[in-house]
Amino acid sequence: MWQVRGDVFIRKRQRCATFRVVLSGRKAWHHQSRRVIKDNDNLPARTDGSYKAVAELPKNYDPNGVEPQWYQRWLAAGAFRADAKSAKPPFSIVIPPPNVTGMLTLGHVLNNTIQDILARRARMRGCEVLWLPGMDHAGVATQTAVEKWLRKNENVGRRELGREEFIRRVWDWKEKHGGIIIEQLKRLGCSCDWSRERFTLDDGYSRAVQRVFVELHKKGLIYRGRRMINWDPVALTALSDEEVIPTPTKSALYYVRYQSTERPEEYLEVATTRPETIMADVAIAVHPADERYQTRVGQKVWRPLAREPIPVIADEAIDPKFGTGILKVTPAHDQLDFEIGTRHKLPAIDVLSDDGRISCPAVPELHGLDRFAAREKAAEILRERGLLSKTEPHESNVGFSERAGVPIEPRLSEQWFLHYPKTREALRVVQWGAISRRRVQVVSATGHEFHGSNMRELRKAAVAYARRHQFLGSSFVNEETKLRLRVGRGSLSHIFSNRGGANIRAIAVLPELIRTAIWTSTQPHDPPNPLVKHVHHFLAAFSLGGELYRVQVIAKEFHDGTIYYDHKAKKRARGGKSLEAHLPREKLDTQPAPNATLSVNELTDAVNAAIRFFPAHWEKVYAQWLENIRDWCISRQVWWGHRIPAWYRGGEMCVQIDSPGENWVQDPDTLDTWFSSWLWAFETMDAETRAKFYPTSVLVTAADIIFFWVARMIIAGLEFKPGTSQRDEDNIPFRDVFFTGLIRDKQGRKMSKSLGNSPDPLELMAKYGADGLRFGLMRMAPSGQDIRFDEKQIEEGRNFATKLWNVARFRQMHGPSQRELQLNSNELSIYAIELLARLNETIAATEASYGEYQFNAVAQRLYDFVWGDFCDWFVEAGKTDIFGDDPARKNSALATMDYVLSAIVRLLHPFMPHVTDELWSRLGFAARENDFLDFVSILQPFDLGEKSRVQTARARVRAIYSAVEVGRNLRAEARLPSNRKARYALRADLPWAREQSATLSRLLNAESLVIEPHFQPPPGASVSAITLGELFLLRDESDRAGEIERLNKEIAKLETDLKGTEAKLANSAFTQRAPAAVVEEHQRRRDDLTTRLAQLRQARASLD
RNA sequence: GGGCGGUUAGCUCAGUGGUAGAGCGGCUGGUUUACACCCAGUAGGUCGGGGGUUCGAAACCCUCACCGCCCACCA
Repeated sequence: MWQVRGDVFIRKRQRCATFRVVLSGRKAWHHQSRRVIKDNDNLPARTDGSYKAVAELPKNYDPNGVEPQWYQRWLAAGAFRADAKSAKPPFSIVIPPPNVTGMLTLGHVLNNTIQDILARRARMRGCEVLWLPGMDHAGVATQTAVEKWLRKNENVGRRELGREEFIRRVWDWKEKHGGIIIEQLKRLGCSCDWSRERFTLDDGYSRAVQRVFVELHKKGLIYRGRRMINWDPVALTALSDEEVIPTPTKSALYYVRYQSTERPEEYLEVATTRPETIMADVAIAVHPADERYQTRVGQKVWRPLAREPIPVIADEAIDPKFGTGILKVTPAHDQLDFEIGTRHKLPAIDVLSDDGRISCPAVPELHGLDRFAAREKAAEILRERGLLSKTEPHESNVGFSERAGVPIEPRLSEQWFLHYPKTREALRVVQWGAISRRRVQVVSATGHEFHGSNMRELRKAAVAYARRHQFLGSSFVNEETKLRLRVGRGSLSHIFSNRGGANIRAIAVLPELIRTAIWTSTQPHDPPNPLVKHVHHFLAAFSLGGELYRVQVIAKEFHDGTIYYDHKAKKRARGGKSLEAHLPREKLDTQPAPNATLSVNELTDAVNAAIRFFPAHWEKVYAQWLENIRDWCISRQVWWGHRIPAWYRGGEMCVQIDSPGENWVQDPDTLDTWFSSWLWAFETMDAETRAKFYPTSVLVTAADIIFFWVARMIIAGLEFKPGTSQRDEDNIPFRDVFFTGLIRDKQGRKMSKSLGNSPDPLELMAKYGADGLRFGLMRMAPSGQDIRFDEKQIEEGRNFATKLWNVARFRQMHGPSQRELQLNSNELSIYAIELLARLNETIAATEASYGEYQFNAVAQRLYDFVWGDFCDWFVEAGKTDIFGDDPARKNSALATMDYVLSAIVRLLHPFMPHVTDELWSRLGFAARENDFLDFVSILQPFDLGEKSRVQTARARVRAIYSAVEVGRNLRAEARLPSNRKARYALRADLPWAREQSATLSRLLNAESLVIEPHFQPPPGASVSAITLGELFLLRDESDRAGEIERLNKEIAKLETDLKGTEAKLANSAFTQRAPAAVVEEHQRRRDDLTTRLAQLRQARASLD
């Protein structure tokens, strides 16, 4: 790749060698086994040899060696097996079954990594976990694959073999070639219970599908009906919709004149692209509101070919703007026409044969012609008769056959249909389903509390209470509610997380209906604004002056106790669009809306709006589907490509599982793929398993199959009631549905085989390890949004695993880890306190993100903590103690490392199961053989003791770290190479800082560090003003001009900041209306800037 | 046509009302007793345009533009 341009030379220095190769002007460093000699240097000599109990960490982490080993160990120990008899709380997922013919794609990696994370995390939380794997035969895909294989190996087709034999071959094929993807999932580390693996062609499963078919037929829900199918006139087979490629095609629009039967001088003109099907016309149609033709409706016209009178009808489906606004109705050869024909009870006349030729003896000129030749001919005939007024070019989408590459022919065929059961219920329950099973509590303004396990129960109780008491709440916010506000804790994510808990407060009950507000507050984690203690979200809907408002209020509670509100009110207009409406703050803060009402539906709305991970638009999407709902065509003529067999047309039909006897032939139709998949969530489980694990905890899938699969599984659950009770909540197959995004390439295109833009995950794993791939992908995968794939991100995942490995290695070099993980909080250094406090924050933040299924946030947070807080800062600062000669300090630093490493490894385990288990075991944390992290509980926050002490320590560490950053910057500005020791001085009157000078020196790579209250800098020193005081870099050579320029720049920046801050403080609107804490913060900022500015100006003046 | 989502640094993306962030890439310096798959520093952004609400908007509302997805239609 790179041209070697320069010389290769070797430098030897100290105890390691480095190759430096100059490549096309870039530098590349090839590292040669550094420190081979040194590996044991720092291990304390132990006479008892105890350190050997912990195997030394190899210098390089080799995921390809380590990962498969761990997978084998997990399998051998049965770690993934789900025990239906277990007393632990259940957690279950059914895998969206990949096609048996499939290969692992990045989409699978994303999807299954998420499931694995959820499963492993649930195990760590003490759940009995069932992750049920399996594969789908997916009809066409498998058929095609097996057919190809048969052609190649035995040179037979499926028709020759017959159905029974062919199905046997499918099994053969599956045993030999299918299910590669399962092995690939294992490579990824998926913790499925493989002993329960299912296949949708399994005997039991297929029988269940048949049973369901028979059952629904008996109920009258499955029936036979005519429907348009996609016919390929060359391949002579029906095609599934996926095999039809809509292609923009240039054609002509023929304007054909239909003569009125009553007034022969009058014609109605029809624009059509298919004049060759005129013989099959059974009517012409106009829009009922089309004034041009209103008088014509009910009259008759002459069909121009195969001349017969046909009616003029009116139908809403006609687009008056297209062509002449008149449509010829040809039910046998067009989907829309078929529907119109059905509505108007018109017959269907078929004038096309199987192979796409005209079959119409009544018009001998066209009979037997190919459809395209017939089109020309028909136009010609019409022109001769003066019935073709004009033609014009036209472009439209024509469906082309994927197989033969010719336009498909829509044609009528008998198909099996399912009238959807339980659709309405599904919509209703899905709304509640999103929030069911979480413990919720409603509190009235009088303090009356309602308890219930789901919103529906609560609603009932609340409504009953409201009716009984005619109670009017005093205000949205009053003393009482403020009080509750402090009681209520936990963000929405917590409410809806698995942990549950009584976190919702619905307040206030009104006459007639209820007015509801939902309070919640975020944890005080990671606040964008450090002054804010909690952020409270408040959702409500109410009516005011006859208008319905929906309000979202965001209230911030500051540390000083003040609460500040932010709110918007939204009026829902009739058209479904929203209009903006603002309420004066006072109305919400201090006065109740006089006639506020909230219907039960709005309560649902408000709650649903709050469920962010379960997309709020789900309802709308689902409602949209409901509008378009039709009966489900469950058969597809794809297996054999036959037309309707003669036996069916006049014969007897018997729907049952087993053949009634000798003279019966099985219907050759195959069922729609989804017809077997909709039972997946429960037919894969036996009765005992179902009792324990159904409904499942979560379904992880891409959003594109909501209609095909997710919605149908819900309907199946409601219809067949596999749950433990008859209640809907116990039968909807999953509690949460998490929609992943689609993975696209860097240009934003969908991954596809034809574009060749889909990287092979196995290659990625070979390059970066399964853990690297998993972590890299999760870190860039925002929930529900499409992901642009970039291999760089995977590389980062690998780098992160290596980083983790190396910091563990560093720890291990200083002796074995403590197994007990006991930390004495009184002996902790301030750096340890800061680190442990950050760890606590990280635990809280990741918990919160998990609750919202924000895996990218979890990954990013852990990445930052490990790399930044732990490696870059704590370990570097801790080296003072670790390399120092005070054994107590050293032990404390190492113990802190142990504690935090063990926490990190646990926190990361769901994302990177292999490397974490490897470290857990290698570092000696594992108590015994097979002590897998899957079954180790996640660490609780560390109790750091007295709050003020912690705050002081943290403030000091932050001051030190920022001093380090400033000092390093001074060094770089002074062009002092980072490996050269530098001399620093700090002008500050801070005795505690002196105690930290060793660490400060180390982090600054200082030769010397003077800390004095009245330090007088020698000439040539450069200076920067920081919170601690003034930091000087002492230099031998003075660069006055450079220093002046640098100071000018820094002064200018501070001046700008100060100006902005002062302007704000001078604004009386700000000081009066902004919360006190914010104002105070600005004042502090102003003071700090003023001080630093003065110091810098003085330094600047001394240079003149 | 209906619905939904997106637009923040060169790239991939975080950021739910209080001083614009990360990683990669760029540039500078670097083997510093874990890590060159690394370390330190640094440049780079009128947060798609316009309007509104607010003391304060990348964030909330409206609107326009562009990109994308789903559903329907394409005579």
